[in-house]
Amino acid sequence: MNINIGIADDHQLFLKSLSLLISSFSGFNIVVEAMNGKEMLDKLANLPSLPDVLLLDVNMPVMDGAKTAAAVFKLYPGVKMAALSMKDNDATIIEMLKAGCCAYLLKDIHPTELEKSLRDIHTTGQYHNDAANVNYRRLILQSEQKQTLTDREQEFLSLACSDLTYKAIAVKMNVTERTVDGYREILFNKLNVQSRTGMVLEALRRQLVSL
Amino acid sequence: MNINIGIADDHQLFLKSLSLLISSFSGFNIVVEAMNGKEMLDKLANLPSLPDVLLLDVNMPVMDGAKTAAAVFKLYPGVKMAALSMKDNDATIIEMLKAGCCAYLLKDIHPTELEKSLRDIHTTGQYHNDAANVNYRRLILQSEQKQTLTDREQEFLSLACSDLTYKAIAVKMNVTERTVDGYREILFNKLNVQSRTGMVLEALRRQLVSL
DNA sequence: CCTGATACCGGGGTTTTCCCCGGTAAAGCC
DNA sequence: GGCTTTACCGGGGAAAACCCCGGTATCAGG
Repeated sequence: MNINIGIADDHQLFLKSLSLLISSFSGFNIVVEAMNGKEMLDKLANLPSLPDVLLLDVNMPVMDGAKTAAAVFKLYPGVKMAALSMKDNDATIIEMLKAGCCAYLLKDIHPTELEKSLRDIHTTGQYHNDAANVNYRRLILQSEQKQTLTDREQEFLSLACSDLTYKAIAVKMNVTERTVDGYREILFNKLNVQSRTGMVLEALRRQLVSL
Repeated sequence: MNINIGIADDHQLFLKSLSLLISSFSGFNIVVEAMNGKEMLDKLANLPSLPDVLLLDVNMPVMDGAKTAAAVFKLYPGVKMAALSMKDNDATIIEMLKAGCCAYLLKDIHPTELEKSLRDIHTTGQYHNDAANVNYRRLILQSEQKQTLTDREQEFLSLACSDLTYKAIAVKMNVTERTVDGYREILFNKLNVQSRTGMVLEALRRQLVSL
């Protein structure tokens, strides 16, 4: 019995290459390819039979990996999914896992390891690789206590992502420097950093602000 | 007569997949694969015959695309090269072309287009795709007057994009704090900013560093 | 030989950032 | 009424970042 695979990745060259690679593994078929999440959902809806495992790129235009995974999980809970990404970023890993992915694979994984992981996911429904071998419980836990920012905190964060001093930010927000210092402290805690530079970088990674 | 291809890309999965894909084109052989520029140079030195065309990823650890292209061009001027990248960034395109690449290909190119481009490069020594169809003259011109960073400055900039203090950066770079302070001053001038936060943001915008 | 570019360093200063202590007031919720 | 959350504030002090003055050594090229 063959294992049917679906792949979504916005880089056509990678998509086609990977497709060919997986086809070359014995017992694997590629049944669907898509350049983004939306395309994948459309194609799944018109497929005679669902794939066993979906490989989803994390970063895609139109509909990204997390949104796609969540949608697929809701519509077709039987379909197993693996996230595929370049970077092993904590926040992204938990996001994908919470969206229903069984594994988080890095794009520099070796082909034989990929084959093994696909088999593991198909048969046991799970797979553990290095990047994923972080303490999941800790990650999920820290994501539970969801760090939502208040309006003022968000406003401060946006202003902090600039060449402005805190004093200038205080003027812009119509508060005293001490108050801005308070927001700084809150954000340092929420983002788990200890410098303004770190805060800016973390805010960009979590996409709380954009360049 | 077959066309012999060499590929360098740090993402193993992509490297192997692409290798398989190109092998499947009729008349193409993959003669060398490498995970970074240094590895590629080492392997080229020990090869019985040189490849006809090299595909070089722009972003690689140890030795990046531009450095590799320049080195290959110097050692083996007969070898044609194509840059391979995710983003079509003006600065990167000119850098690669000036380093001796015949073409700049995006990773979302279609496989048949890749095949065509490889043939074109092999026979005519050039190829024009969309991303490269920008006004070269304008690009080159603007690069002439462009601030280029030295290796140490680039190194400092990368380290500055973190939670590290300048003192810690000095230790990592094996220099005194005063020296790091000098790099900071140079970068502030080149990027036209007046705070570390501004420097980090500007570096990200100019894609001198990545998140 | 001289110039320019690069890498490196000493010592001084001011401003900003970071990190504590403490506090008030208002709005919403059971 | 308590309880929580949010917004706001004063003051002080240590560390980091920022901004000057000056310097040496090397290496490549006209």
